[in-house]
Amino acid sequence: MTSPSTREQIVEAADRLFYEHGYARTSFADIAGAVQISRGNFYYHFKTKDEILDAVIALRLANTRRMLAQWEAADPQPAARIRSFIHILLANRAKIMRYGCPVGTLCGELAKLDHVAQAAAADIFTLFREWLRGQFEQLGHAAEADALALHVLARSQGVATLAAAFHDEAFIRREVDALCDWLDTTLGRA
Amino acid sequence: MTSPSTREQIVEAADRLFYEHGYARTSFADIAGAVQISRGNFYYHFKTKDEILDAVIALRLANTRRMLAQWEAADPQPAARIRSFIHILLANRAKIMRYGCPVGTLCGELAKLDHVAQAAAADIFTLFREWLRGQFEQLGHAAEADALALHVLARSQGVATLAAAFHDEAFIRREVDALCDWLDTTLGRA
DNA sequence: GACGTCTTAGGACGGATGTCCTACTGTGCA
DNA sequence: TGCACAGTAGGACATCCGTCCTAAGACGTC
Repeated sequence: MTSPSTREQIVEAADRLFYEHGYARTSFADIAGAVQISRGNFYYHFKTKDEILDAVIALRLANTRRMLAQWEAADPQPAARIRSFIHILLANRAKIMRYGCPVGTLCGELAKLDHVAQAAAADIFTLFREWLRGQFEQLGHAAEADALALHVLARSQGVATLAAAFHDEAFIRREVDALCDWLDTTLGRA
Repeated sequence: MTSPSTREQIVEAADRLFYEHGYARTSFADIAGAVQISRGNFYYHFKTKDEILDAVIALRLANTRRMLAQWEAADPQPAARIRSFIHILLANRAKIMRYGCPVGTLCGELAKLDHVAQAAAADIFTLFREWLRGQFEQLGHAAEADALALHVLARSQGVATLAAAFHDEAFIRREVDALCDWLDTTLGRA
């Protein structure tokens, strides 16, 4: 068996570097340097760069699932859970203002590279989408649940993109408030 | 003087390739192939790749300015002009569903590359931002004009990002309608 | 026809990258 | 002690990239 420690270190470093510098621009040497490992040693753990990408996407899927489960456990009210999602923008504002949303930017990059893993990356979005849809269904909006879920996702993505372009924290706060207000209005009018 | 024809061909090909495959992944050879020009001949027109990027950004700025001026001339009503902006999402939906928004994805890529031209790319956003702000000011929303402009920009960016991830045209139409409804409501309540 | 200038073609160069091979180290087991 | 094997190190390799140089072509002017 592969030592879990080293392999996990590689995947976590790749996760961070793919986020901060992009997939294409992150080299084996970069990851090896971050983990303090010989570059050639890579081949033992991952045959190709695509395998690392697959592992990174799997890691992000797992982390996302864990986060959603935590929100599910922490608050019994679906509306509060949706607000937890919206507030990622504030919690991660420092990195978002520098690098944008990890999911959105990865999907965008892979789309331009016409990469096989494009669909896998979009699965992270699907995870959020279906979870949000579930919350809206619990709130009695079964018919429009998926559209509402996509709306929340889209608003968040837009905020992340512009926040990265303008490095504007006040803008994030304003849009987070606006999105929460929209949520109250939408749920209140039900 | 440099022949305008060849230089313009290079910049236009680079513009398209940077959009479809990204800046980092587009090589001199790619552009040369698209223009049917010797790779070495590039050096005569552009000393470095960054110079091409600067020219592409300048071209996009000029094209954007022209588009905004056309909307300005075509419709005397600011609200209709803002709707023109929102409807780019529909007009360009085929390319957006494959490659996302040209401005948003370029800014995102340059941010991750820590590229000098990052600010220049963001200027394209600023162009839209200030134009939208002007429209909202004419509509009597001087105090919130900038926030409203950023809101419209952000919503559009979010739609483009998710449309590219899910390749979903119905989603675009739904969100365009929602954004136009929001516009009517916001302006009506003034 | 000769000249000068703008433009182009083709290739050389050093460096970086993804991939792959082979030799070494350490550790658990017979 | 000796063996098997997971893990590591270091570098070879072919390829591609951005950059740069040099020679040749196109074309108007005298």
